[in-house]
Amino acid sequence: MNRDRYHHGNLRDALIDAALGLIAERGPTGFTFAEAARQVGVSPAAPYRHFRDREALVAEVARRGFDLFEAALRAGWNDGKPEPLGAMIACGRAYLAFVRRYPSYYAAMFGSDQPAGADPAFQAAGERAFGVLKEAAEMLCGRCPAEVRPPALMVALHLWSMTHGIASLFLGRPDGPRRMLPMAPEELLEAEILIYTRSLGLDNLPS
Amino acid sequence: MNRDRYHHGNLRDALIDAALGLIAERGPTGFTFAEAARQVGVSPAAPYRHFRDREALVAEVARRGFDLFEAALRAGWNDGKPEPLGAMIACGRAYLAFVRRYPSYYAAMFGSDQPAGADPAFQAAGERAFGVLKEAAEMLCGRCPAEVRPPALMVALHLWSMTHGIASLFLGRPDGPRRMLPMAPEELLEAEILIYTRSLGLDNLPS
DNA sequence: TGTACATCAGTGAACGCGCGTTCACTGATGTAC
DNA sequence: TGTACATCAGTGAACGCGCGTTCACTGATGTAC
Repeated sequence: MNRDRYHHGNLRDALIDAALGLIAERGPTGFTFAEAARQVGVSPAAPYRHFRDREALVAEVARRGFDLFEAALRAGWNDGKPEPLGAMIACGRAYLAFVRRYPSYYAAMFGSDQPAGADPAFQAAGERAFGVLKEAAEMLCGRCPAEVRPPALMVALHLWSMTHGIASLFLGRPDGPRRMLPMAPEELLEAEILIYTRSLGLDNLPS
Repeated sequence: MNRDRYHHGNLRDALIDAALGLIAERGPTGFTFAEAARQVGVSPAAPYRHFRDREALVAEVARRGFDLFEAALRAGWNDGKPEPLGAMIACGRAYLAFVRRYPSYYAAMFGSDQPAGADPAFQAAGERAFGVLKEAAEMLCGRCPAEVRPPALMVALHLWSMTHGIASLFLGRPDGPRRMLPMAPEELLEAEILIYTRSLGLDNLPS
């Protein structure tokens, strides 16, 4: 890992790391190809050996972000064990924890300017992550008395919107409008999920 | 309204209009002071007579957006008439309608890069808009049996997160991930509010 | 084991561009008398 | 009613900047023989 070499060795990954730092500082649109090269200690032309252009780097960051994201959600959900409602809440907490821990990935994934589906790999990664929520919703709905059971896809979308809403309102930026919050975002989300699922008759069922 | 005059007459408002158009096209970070001046047909130095700098213009757009937003929410809520739950749903629909109708305002208000509270007028405008939701939540909670009644502020935050989540996931960009939606965002939100409030014992009370 | 050579990852200089902002200025407006 | 003048909203040229991208190039790597 000698950095004085002519060949960097792992420029591609180094550029992605630099991009993450810059995105954290300035947002996904403020990120700059030239600055990333500078941080890595390489000429401004070097990145073009590894990425077609600036957009390609950001897209790659987003794609990796979705992979990490899916893994985080899946770990939180943990196949619905030990019981589905608790696992669902853990999944929501994992969502928020991801945003806290990898704000740059999150910004690249949901940030303002990506071409919203230009890259099919990007789209696919997003749907795989959403798949975890759908899986969870399906199990939840399976435990739900038929007379109050909504479509599982709809429940998944509801859970997604709650969590994404809390994340982007209260975790998007450091010290944003946090002051008006009487509780941690995690607790706000947990309460929201509990109230929501209470209507589904899930709170007093055997697991 | 002769545009060949030396004095524009209403350059300030014209610049704000141009900014709205540019923000719609390129997002709040892609918007450019010089381009706005060009569209209005004025020299690049002219905007500095009306705005301290680029940021000041965007902040003003956001401030106006919050004013419009508050008015829209208030009209939807309509003081809880004819009955609170329906009014709450109308308020949520008004939220989504605002995002559809004024995407540029919405982007400036919640977009990526504003300094999150630098401008106190901006912060105040945001809290006034949220005040409508709080008012609605208070009335809803007032009708709610004491044994299931959550704090009104929390309910307001829940409603906000649901609505904001749906808006930013499904209305943020034109033809974003709309394809995976089995229903209109408005219906998704209405169902979400109904399920949520069912737990509060609101669905079978006299108005 | 040694050498020739193809391949590849980097260089560094240069380009055109559009931006935000400043400056001294000038044309129009409207008010005091 | 007319005129002098302060005020104000615009001009246009210029600046420094950093960006994305290209180009011909060169140093290092590793493989075939």
